Amino acid sequence: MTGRAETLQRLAEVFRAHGYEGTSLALISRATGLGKGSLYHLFPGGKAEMATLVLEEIDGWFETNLYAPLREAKHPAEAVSDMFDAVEVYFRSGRRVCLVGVVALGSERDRFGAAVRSYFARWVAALAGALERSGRNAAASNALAEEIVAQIQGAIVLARALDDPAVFSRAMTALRARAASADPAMAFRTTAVGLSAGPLSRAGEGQGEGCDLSGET
Amino acid sequence: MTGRAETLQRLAEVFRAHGYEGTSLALISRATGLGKGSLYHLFPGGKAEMATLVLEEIDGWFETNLYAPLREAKHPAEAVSDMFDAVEVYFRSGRRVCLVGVVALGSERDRFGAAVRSYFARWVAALAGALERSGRNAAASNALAEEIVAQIQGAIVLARALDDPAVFSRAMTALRARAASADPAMAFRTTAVGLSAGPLSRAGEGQGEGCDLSGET
DNA sequence: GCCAGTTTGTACCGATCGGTACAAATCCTG
DNA sequence: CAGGATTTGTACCGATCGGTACAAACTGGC
Repeated sequence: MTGRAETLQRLAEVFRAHGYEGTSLALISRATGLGKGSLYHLFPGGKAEMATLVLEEIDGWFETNLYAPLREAKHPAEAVSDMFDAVEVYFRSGRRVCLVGVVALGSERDRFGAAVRSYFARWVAALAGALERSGRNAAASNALAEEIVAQIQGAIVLARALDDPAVFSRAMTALRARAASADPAMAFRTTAVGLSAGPLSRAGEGQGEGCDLSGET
Repeated sequence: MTGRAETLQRLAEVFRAHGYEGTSLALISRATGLGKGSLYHLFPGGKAEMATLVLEEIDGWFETNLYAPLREAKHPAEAVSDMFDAVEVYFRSGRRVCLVGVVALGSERDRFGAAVRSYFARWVAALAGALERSGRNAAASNALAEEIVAQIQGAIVLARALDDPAVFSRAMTALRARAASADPAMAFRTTAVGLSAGPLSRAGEGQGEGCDLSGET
């Protein structure tokens, strides 16, 4: 049984917690409850294939839950706000690390370079598009989108470094305000910042919600 | 000969390139030209001691070259601008990774947690102080300082992910503008953004400037 | 030139690394 | 229940891990 899908989520959590180099097969075996035999049966390519598939799954999740809504939303300003909701839930207010960002910082960036680049390029592009359709000019939209994505990544680093999830939440609130400012359609949202009931408010599930096993017990 | 000081710089570059877990003694030996005998003579505590000392050295460099000037500057607005110059040089426009940030993201955060927290907390505090003394109220200064430090970290991630140093430079320019806005003393600087000849314009040397050996050759 | 003290290279340690082989256990299909 | 295919556990592989032991190679003072 134990399909590849569930295993991939456990795998993602282990890679997040220990990085690519730091994730050993023993750790994976412990976290998934699968022996080496099963692991190599599911992933004949070994650790590299596991990491590739994990990155693909994450990419797919962001594509359907963040990028596509940003691109196709009838109300782009709301889509941007929903994105912040989704990001806050997904990264658990900075307690959960962005695996793609971690890979980008490490030496394994070369191996997974294409996937990493695509993930971030599409995020920035989708967000810039939404910002543009909500009233900004192209240049400003692109610049702001780049800033927002970078700030999200940096907020994860800072929140973890200071061991204070509030840092992440504060950063998201500030970003939300910046994205909404000079954007008449969003004026009402800057006063009521709480989670809206948009289509993204449940984002985060399907990625191993609540499973905290990081390999050691 | 080969004092600890020079060795520490090589070590820092190796740790930056491969992370703590990914840095093996073989890699260190190759990068420093020192055998295990010499390494354990210089650093009896092994890899952990090396990493600790590297982090201390980085911390010290930031303390004297960034934090202290921010705290003690007679013209705080200029000190903030100088900080951006120093950051851009030090991180080589995002080509060089922030080791402290990398550690914060990895599982080794627990081992070096105190050092990591102190590094970022003092950065934010020093910057917030300078912003406050240049005309902002305390709350706004603290919030902006947090945003700036996070944005710097995120810009490194994004620039590396997209393999485009311009992303980092753009982010620094944008941050400079935000730090200067609503700050009359800095108005003249927002038009002339080029490197000023402040006391920090040469920052970055003394940290292994130009030595690009990342362990493999 | 000699000798104490330091610095270095190298062989070696047990543990663990990622990966393979393969037989036992399990599962569907008839 | 039989029989073939799939799934699993486990023993094992060579390589490398971080770390130790220790003797040879240096070094400066006399």
